Amino acid sequence: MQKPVALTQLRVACSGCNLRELCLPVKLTGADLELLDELISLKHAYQRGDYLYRSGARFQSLYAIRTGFFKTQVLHEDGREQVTGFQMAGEIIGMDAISSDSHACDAIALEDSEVCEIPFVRLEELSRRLPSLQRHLHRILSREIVRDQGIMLLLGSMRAEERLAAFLLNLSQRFSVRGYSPTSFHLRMTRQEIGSYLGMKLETVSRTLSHFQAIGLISIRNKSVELNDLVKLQTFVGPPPQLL
Amino acid sequence: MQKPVALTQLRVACSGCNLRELCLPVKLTGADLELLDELISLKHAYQRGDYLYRSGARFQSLYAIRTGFFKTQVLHEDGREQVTGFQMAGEIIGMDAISSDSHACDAIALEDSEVCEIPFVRLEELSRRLPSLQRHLHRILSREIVRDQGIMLLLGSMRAEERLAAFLLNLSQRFSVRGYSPTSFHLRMTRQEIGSYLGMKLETVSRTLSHFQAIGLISIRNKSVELNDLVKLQTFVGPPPQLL
DNA sequence: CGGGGACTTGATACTGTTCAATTTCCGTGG
DNA sequence: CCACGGAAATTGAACAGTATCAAGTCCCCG
Repeated sequence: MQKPVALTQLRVACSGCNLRELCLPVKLTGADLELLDELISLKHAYQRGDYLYRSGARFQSLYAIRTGFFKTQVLHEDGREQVTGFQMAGEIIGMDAISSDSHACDAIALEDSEVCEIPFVRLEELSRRLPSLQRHLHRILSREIVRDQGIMLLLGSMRAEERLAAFLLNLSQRFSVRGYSPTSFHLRMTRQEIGSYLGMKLETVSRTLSHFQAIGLISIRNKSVELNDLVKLQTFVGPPPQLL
Repeated sequence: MQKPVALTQLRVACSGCNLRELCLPVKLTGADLELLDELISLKHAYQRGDYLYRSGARFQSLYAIRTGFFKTQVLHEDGREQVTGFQMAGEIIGMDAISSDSHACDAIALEDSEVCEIPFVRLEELSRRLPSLQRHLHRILSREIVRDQGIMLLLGSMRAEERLAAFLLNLSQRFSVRGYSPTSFHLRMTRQEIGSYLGMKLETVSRTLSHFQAIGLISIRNKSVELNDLVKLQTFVGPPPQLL
């Protein structure tokens, strides 16, 4: 009942759910582990194009992506839309809804996906009893804030080439962490969605990708990308051209 | 010891600290109220230009602004900077630091200011005991995420005029909530800081403000602004020009 | 195999940037 | 109190980077 569970065990216990984000750094006793397991026991499948939630919907749960790929977007009343993020396995989604008890954006599956639903009231209960879980939840919320600030930096002070290079490197890094190739992967989103996320038009995305290919930085055919030179790509996310 | 404290009382107890953000919606008993009072007992004064914290500094506390005005900014290694927000009395600052235990941005006073320091470990302790405080903390973190998404929308899909109109209306609304005039106020920040925040150059900020003035929307002289037509200003934050 | 959406590419238009010259404002010291 | 000097702001003109519009190709799904 009270014997501690090693991190590695916990990793196994939660790995079926791919909940790195929520579980890994938390050390638990057996009984608490059961509670946590129960907390994340609700699993759902979504097909490409399905909404995980819609803007305005009542907030009840966070969602941990087990497998698959999502985008989140906010809609302006005049019809403009802004993609606010692309989420992949192991990431937590839905945190924007806590503040007003209703979702502030749409979440849409970009490929067939599986998701764990985490009822927020129960997560709060449990995190009151488990300081390490509490701290971890706070870290996850804070990480989202930091991520958003990074995107503000990108949107506010980078040019198209830099934005796209940063975007590709970000995907590369996230695939790498999950055990996939950092240099060769499949874009799950359209040029238009990339453009919306990066604050540029789909034509500019396409042109810039073509340009990267022309100078040998990447190879791209449709949605398959190969990053030929991560280091040089990194230099694109740097100083403005004339100040080098 | 256990008698509940009415919301109005709590409002009084905390109003000296201007901590609307942290305190108001929380109902407490007398003993807990003392703890909360103690939690926010550390107060500091800052002069214009002072750093509240610097990027990279070890994280220990959140800060509640009692009076004054701050900006937060992230610095890119190549020297570019992005202002990520302007904070005024009653707002909480420093939440980006939770994720990595070190601050991810700089916070700088734009005028002489007073701040309550809130040791985060103790805030977590207390919020474990007080569900309503816990929920409120989560709301504050989430609100920051929603706010950032709004800025992403602004940076990613609005033109200069729209951004500036949205910015002025946002300030107007926040001043209004605090009991100041929504139509006449003083800009605490430079054109360059506005520009950094909105993703445009200071010259463009200046030109756009001049243009707003030329068409009678606003009156501006240096840092004093007067919004002559809130409704019309709102229409600027709307559809792209040709789609009206 | 047909059709529609996604993508690429080109030509042109336009928004916002860059560079530069003044002017205004404001804090400091005479 | 006023004069000075540097920062902030305004304004103009030329330029650059993206957007827009348009045509055509490719790909995937049914």
